[in-house]
Amino acid sequence: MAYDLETTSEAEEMYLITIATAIEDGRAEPVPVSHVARHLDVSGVSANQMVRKLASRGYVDYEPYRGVTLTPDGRSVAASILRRRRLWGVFLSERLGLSAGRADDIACDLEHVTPDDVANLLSDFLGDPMAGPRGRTIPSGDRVLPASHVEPLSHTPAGVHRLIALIDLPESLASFVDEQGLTPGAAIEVLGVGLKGDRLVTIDGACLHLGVELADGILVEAP
Amino acid sequence: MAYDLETTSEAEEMYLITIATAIEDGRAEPVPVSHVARHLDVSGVSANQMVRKLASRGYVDYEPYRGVTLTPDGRSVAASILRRRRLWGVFLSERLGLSAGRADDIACDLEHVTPDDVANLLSDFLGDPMAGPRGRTIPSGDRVLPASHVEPLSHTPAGVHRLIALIDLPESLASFVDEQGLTPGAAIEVLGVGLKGDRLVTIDGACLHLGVELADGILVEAP
DNA sequence: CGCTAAGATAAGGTCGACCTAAACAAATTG
DNA sequence: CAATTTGTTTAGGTCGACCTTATCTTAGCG
Repeated sequence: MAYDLETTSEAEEMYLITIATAIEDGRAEPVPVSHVARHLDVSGVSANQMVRKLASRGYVDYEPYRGVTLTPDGRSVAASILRRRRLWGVFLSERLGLSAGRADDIACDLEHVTPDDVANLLSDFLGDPMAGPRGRTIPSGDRVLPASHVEPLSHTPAGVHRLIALIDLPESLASFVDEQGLTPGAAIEVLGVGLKGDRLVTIDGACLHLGVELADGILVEAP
Repeated sequence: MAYDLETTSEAEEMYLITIATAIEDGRAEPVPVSHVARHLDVSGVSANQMVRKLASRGYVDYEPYRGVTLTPDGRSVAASILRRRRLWGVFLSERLGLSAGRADDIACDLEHVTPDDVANLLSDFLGDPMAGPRGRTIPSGDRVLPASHVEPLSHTPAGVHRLIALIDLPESLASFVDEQGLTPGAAIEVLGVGLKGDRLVTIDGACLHLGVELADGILVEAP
């Protein structure tokens, strides 16, 4: 199986960037394949297949039963795609007036068909913005993933104060969390940590008990 | 075979717009399937298959051994895609500084992932341009294909003066034609029409004899 | 330490968009 | 009008990215 070493398909790119954003979101490496599968809404089997393919192409390191990490090559590809996505996101939201959510959705399609040099011109045109419409950092042209200071709430110790950075949850759970006032920018304090990683937090005086599933999808600023 | 009536795949869209631009370019309807196959660089069999599929979905009328025409539905879809392509073309060339050719290539990918409402916002942003980077008219938001006054040189009678509108030829032939000074905007006179549709033309005093293949790919302004 | 649940793998299937080879029908044209 | 060229159809195949079902293997738990 001799692969075309220079090219990545759209599907491969989607896998690479979900791994990259998981890392960006402060999740421990290696990233579980199940996390990737959930995020891309594909079966575990499919994710496994693809991960093995990416490993064979040198974009990820795959340790069965543990998860995947990006190789330098994989990082570089992911950085480039995330850069394109976020630049388009800025254009669509700032210049065309789309909502951040919509902009992100469309940027997700545009990113796969935008060569690097066009991304650079776009960056120029936009005045080299630093962050995408959702506040995530835009990788610079050097194809290096920016370090982030975000971590899942499920990793945050008790007793500390944090700002919510972003919510990374399926729609059904996200809306609940949103209703509780847990939105990006909100300040919370972690009152307690449960046995299974659940968290007791307070926000605006109110108390909330969040199961691991939820706590894992709530990313907070990690100073 | 119950199809999703609302959606067109990227491949289907490519077929629809090559048929549409053939019509735009003043080619006689119905457009031969072989013309479509050549343009998309696929085999005749594949083009045939797809054309039948498009017919079954109501986007084209297909008369075997004659060719395809767009139905009103097909026209509407094609107009929408061509609008998106040309708007992106204007953005890429005028705002980002890409060459018309490059802009067109990239726009060809962007067009398939741009919803109509985003195209409208883009049009707005660009000041509602009338023409794409290669001079072709941008369909308006009403999903109607603009009429064009262009025809293949192979349809032009002897004795008339014409301006070259655009060249629609595979790379190998295009470069030859270009070397002869046959570029968009150039003025020619048709001196004679050969038996097989070949043309004898004069440009800047020089005389050129163009076979049908060439004459068919040279589009001139038809007043 | 053994068991269960999570994760891995194997096997086989679907779907869309292509392809070639070969047989065949229609149109053009000498 | 018969021959050639052009276009059509059938049959069978490939490839990528998915899927399900079923059988492992391993890690983490009590």
